[in-house]
Amino acid sequence: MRGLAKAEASEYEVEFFREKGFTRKRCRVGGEYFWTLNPDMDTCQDAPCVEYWFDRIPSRDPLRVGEARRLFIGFFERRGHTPIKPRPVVARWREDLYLTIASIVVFQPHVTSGLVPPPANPLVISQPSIRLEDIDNVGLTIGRHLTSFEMAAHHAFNYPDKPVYWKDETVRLAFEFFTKEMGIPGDLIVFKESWWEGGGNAGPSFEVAVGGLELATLVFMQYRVTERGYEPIPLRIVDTGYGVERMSWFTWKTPTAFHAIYPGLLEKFRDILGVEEAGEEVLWAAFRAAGRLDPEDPRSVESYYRRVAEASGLSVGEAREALMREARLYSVLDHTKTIALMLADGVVPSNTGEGYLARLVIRRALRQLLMLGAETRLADLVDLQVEYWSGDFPQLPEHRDYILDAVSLEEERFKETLRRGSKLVRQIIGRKKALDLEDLVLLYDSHGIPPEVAAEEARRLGVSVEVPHNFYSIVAARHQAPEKVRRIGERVELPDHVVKALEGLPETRRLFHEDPYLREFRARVLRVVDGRYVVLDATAFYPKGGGQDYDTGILQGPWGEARVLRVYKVGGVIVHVLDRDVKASPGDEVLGRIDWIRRYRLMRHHTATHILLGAARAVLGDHVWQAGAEKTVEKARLDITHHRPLTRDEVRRIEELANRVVDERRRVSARVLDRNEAEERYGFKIYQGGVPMEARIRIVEVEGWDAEACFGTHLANTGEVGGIKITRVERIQDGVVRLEYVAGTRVAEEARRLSDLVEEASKIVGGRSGEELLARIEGVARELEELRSSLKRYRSLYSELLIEKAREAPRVGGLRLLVFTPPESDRRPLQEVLRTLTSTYEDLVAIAVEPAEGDWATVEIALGSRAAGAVDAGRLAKLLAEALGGRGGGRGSRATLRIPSKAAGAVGEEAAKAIESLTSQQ
RNA sequence: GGGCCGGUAGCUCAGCCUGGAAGAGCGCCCGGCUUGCACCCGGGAGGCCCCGGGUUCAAAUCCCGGCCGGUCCA
Repeated sequence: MRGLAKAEASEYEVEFFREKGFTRKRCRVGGEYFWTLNPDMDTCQDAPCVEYWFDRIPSRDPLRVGEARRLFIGFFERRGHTPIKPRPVVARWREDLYLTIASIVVFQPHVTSGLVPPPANPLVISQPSIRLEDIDNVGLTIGRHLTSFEMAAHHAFNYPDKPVYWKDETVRLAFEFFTKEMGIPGDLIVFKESWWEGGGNAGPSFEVAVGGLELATLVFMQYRVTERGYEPIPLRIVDTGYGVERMSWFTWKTPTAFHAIYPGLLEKFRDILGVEEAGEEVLWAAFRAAGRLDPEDPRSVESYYRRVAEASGLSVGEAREALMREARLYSVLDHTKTIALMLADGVVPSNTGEGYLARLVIRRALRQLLMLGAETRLADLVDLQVEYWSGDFPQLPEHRDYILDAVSLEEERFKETLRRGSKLVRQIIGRKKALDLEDLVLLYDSHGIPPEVAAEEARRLGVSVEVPHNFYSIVAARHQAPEKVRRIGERVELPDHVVKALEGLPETRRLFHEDPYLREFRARVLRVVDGRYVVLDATAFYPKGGGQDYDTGILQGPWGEARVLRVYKVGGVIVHVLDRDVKASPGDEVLGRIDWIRRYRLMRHHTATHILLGAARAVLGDHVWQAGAEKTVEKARLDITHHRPLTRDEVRRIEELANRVVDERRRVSARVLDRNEAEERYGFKIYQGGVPMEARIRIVEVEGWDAEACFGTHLANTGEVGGIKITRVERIQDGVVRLEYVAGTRVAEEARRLSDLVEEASKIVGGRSGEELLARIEGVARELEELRSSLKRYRSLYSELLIEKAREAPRVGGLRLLVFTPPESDRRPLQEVLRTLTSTYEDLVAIAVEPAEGDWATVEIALGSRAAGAVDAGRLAKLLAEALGGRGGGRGSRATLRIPSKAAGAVGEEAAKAIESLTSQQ
C-alpha cells in the first residue's frame, strides 16, 4: 500500500542503515525516497519505476514455493521467532472482513487492540491470503497480481512495559534474510520509504525491492487514525509481509511467476486448455515490459503489447493475441487455486457474502475457459490443484469431495445461464435486428451473460456488436448508489432513557451460568428505573441473547410480588422488566423464581441445536456453518450453509445421528477459556454464532461432538434432550438451508398435532380414523375427476341447447338476438359457451345475464363476426347501461356491463331497442 | 443488504408495452398413411396465467404488497 509520506524523515532513520553505510536517495522516476548501499543507484527499484531485471541478479538455487516458505520460517525460528500455524483464508473471526487478505488480519482486532495477547511474541507465520480487487489484472501482469498468495511474516508486538523489537531489528532481520538466505547482493537491495494505513491504524513502512520486484513490506504500526489526525498507540506492532511466490520467482528467474509457482502443472494446464506456448522471445519481451505496465490504463496496456511486438518481431495484433491467451491460461491457474482454498475452508458459493466472492472467482474462471474454447470441466482443473498443493495445504485433499461437488454445481448453473443467454440474444435480435450497449448491460447485469458471449452469439446471427473495452466499469458505474449507513451494534429492545439510566452499574452476576438448573434465588436490588425496570446484583433469569429467548417468572420483595415479563442484557447488566411499577429501592432483598417449564424447554432446544449442528456437519461436511439460529419455547430453528437442497435421506440421517447422540448420554459442559487456548484447541468452528469481542470466551462443549462459543443455558447431559424431531426443512436462500425442529416433551406435542391433523382430515373426507385417510383421499380424488368430466359434458350439452335455441332466436335489425341466463355464474366456462355460439352464427348477438346474487348483475355481450360488423359491442353496452342504470363498456365483438339486479328482466327488451337504433343509424 | 430480470399447458416459451373471448412448438392420447418403425397428415386431451390486495363495466395484461427462481453489485 502506497501513500504520501505522513511521517517525518527521521522516522526512517534506522541505526542499521548508519552502521552499514546506507544512504538516503530520491528516485529519479517516481520521486520517492529510498535507502541503498549502492552509490550509483538512482531509482527505487520498484515497479513501475523500473523494468524487471532481477533475472540478471544472482541469488541462491531456485526455490519452489514450499521451499521458500520453509526457508523463511526456519530462518526466523532460528532468530527467536515462534512459528504459528496459518489460519483459514475465510476470516471467520472478523465481522468486518470476508477474507484473510494479509497475515496481520490473523491478529485483528483482538490482539492489535490489546485485548488479547498474541499466541507468541515475536512470531513467524506464512499465511495463505486472498485478494480479489485486482482479479482482472491477474495473468496480464504475468505474476505481479495473484488472487491467492502466501504472505510470510514476522511480527513483534511491543507493549509499553514489554518491548520486543522495532525498526532497527526488523530491517536488520530482513536484510540478513535476503542476503544470507536468499543470496541476493546487499548493494542491490533497496528500502523504499513509504506509509501504510489500514483498519484504522497507520505507520511508516519500508518496501523492499530488488531488480524491479517488491519482495517485502515492513510496516511499523504506531498510530491510530482519528478525526484529529494520527495519535500514537501504546501497542506498537511490527507488521511485515514477504511474498513467498515472489521469492520463488526471484530465484527461478523465469519469464513469469506462474512458471516458478507451477512447474509441471503449468504445462499440464497448457496442454488441457490447448494454449500453445507463446515462445521464449515473446515471454521474455513481456517480462521486460511488464514492470512498466499499468493494467488500469488502456494506453499503457497498448504500449505494452507494442513493446512486446517490437522486441519479438511479431505484429502488434499477433503479440496481443498471444499474450491474451497466455494471460487466460495464467488466470485459470490462479483462480483454480483460489477456488480450492476458499471451498476447502467451507465457503458455500451463493449470492451473498463470501459465498458471492467464491462464485465470482468460479464464474471468472469459467469465462476464461469459454474464451479459450476449452472443453474441459473446471472441476477437473480444480482437482489438479487439490493434488498439486496437497502437501502444502492438507485441507485441500481433506475436503476434496465437497470442493469438486460445489464447483461442478456452479459449472452446471453457469451453463444454464449461458443457454438462457443465447436464447435471450436470439429474441432481442429477432425483435430489433440489433444488439446495442443497453442490451449488453441488461444481459450481463440482470442475466449474468458475459458481453463477449452475447456478442459472439449475435455475430453468429449476422449482427456485429462492439464490446467496449471498459464494459465492466460502465456496469459498475450504474451500481453506484449513495452510501448506506451501516447498522450499529446490537439492537436493544429497551427504551433509550432506560439504557442510559443503567450506566455505571457493575456486571450482573450470572447465576444461570453458575448453575443452569437453579430455579429460585435471593439477590439485592441495585437500581430501579421507571418503577418496573429492575437490576439486581445477581440473577438466575436468562436474558434474551445468543439466539435463546429470555426467562419469565416472578420477583418478590418487601413491596410484594411482581411478574417478570421480559429480561434483557445491556452490556454485562441484566434488566428485568416487570408487569407493574413497584416501590423497590436499592438494597432491597428479593426472591426470584423462574418459570421452570419454559426455561427447561429453552434449554432442551438449545442443547438440541448444538447436537444437530454437529450432526449436520457429520452428514453433509465441514462446509456446514451456522448461518443463524433461534430457540423458543415452542420450537427451534437452525440455518446452515450448504450448496444443495437437502434430500429426504440426508434429513433422516441428520435426525437419526442427532438422536443417537441424545441416547449416548454425552456430557455437556461449559467453561471459560482464554481466547487463544480455545481457538487452538477447538478451531474457528467455535464461532458459529458470531465472534464475541472478549479476551476470555465461554465454550459449551458436547463431549466429543461439538464445541461452540455460547452464552446460553445448557443441559448437563445430551440424554436430557429426550429426543429431536425435525419438523420442517426449507431452502431459505441460495446456499442456506433452514431446519426447524422440536425437542423433549415438545416432540410428543408435535406428534399429537400431527395425529389431530390426520383425524381432522379423515373426518372431512368421511373416514372414521386416520388409518382410512389414504384410501378415502384416493376415493375423493377419483370422484373429483369423474365430476369434472361430467360437468364438462353438461356444459357442452348446455351450449348445444343454446345453439338450438339461437336457431329460432328473434331477429332485430337483421341480427339474431339471444338473451339467456346461464346456470352458473363462473365466467370462464361462460366464455367458452359464448365463443361456441358466436362462431356458429355469424349474425348472432349473444347476451348472458348472470344469475342475480346481490344488488348487481354482470352482463356479458358477445357478437358473431357479421354482427360485430354491424354493431359495435362497446356502443351496445353503453346504450344498455344507460337504459338500465348500469355501467359498462367494451370493444369490437366483446363487452361487459354491470346492471342493477332488478333490471335483469328488461335486458332482452332494451337490447332489442338498442340494436334497432344502432343498425338503423347506418 | 441493495439494484435489475423473470414466474402463462408436462416441457420451452409467445401474448403484457397499447386492458376487451388463453396461444404456438415439443411431448402425450386417438385415427390415417406404413409389413413394422420413423417421417408425414387429421383429430383430441391438457391452464387457480405464482399468491394477496387495488384500479376498472372488464385484469394474464395497469398499480401496490408478498412468495419463489435467476442475476449483478456491496
